[in-house]
Amino acid sequence: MRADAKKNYDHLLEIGRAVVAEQGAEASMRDVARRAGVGIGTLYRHFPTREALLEALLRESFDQLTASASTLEISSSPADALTGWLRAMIALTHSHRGVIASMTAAIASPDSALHASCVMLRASGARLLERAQAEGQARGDIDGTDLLALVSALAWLNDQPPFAARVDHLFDLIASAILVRK
Amino acid sequence: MRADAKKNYDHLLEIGRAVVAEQGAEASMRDVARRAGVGIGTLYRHFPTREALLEALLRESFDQLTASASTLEISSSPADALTGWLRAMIALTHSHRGVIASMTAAIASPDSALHASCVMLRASGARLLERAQAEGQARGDIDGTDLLALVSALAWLNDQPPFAARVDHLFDLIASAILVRK
DNA sequence: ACCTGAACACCGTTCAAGT
DNA sequence: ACCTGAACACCGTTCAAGT
Repeated sequence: MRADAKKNYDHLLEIGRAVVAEQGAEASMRDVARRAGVGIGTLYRHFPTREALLEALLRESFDQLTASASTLEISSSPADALTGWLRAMIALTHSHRGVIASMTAAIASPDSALHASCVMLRASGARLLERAQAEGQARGDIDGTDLLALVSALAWLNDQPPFAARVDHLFDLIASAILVRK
Repeated sequence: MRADAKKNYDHLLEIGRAVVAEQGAEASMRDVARRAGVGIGTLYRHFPTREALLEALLRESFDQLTASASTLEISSSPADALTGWLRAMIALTHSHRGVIASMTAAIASPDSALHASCVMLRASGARLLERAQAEGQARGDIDGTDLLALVSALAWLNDQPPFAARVDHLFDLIASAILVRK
């Protein structure tokens, strides 16, 4: 990548992060380009789709979340590892309002720039779930997709002002439905 | 209302129903006016906001849902009444893709045309919940807003293609978390 | 009273022309 | 190789002018 291109790329990513933090995942692409001081075409050259920008924005967080699944698997009980990871998922999406809808859509769209990351996250969660199931700590009739659905639903509630304050409570309700009473 | 106005109103409602059925609650207002064969201003005269159109569209269904809460309260056990009503809520929103987000927002916006209906629905659900709680059939640490949040989350999942097929299963999981083991 | 649609201020996305 | 921004095809919403 040419030096000027790299500079634009980095700057667009930085501005994109700020704009998404302010306006959410449906932020105006035009606004990102405008505030970065580049032509709209430059934005599209570096990030051909909104999902490509979101993916670049969340790359690091996705990797951290995947890494934390491995750490939790070693350091915590199956039940604690699972709930800890679910909480981390919700925290990540909450700091990027609206991104959960893009992530959900990406699961069904192999061509989405977010597809691979979301499939990886589902696999991380599934791994923790299966471990808890193997130890008899989680109910056996759900799979990784069910788990992703439940955490996505909580993430969505977290983005709805009337419900956001109750997500901690509802998290406990759902977590205790997943985990088998000891 | 003048006869020509009434005709436009009824026709817009009919076309609006069809367009929302096809494109969901975020359907193009312009498209509704276009397909109804009236000027865009006529649409806005009869339905000043998107929520006003949705409210008119759903009026009958909302009333049926409220009525069914009363019926269930008399005819069924507290637990069956509650789950039956929750299923009806999900079915209603599922036949109007995307409307759950508008309804959720309306709860926090007293000026929304959907506000009163959503508050009524929450009250209907709360009534069935409180009855189940009084009989010891539902856990006591949730209220009408929690219940609305849970059913809204399921309704949202029902609109997400990767998860729609699992909503019945997840409904059972959440219902059994609300209901106290007999 | 009611209807119309031009007008305004936005979008997302593409692509010919420039450097 | 990369950048630019006009151009296209849309939006939601308002409001002066017509019937």
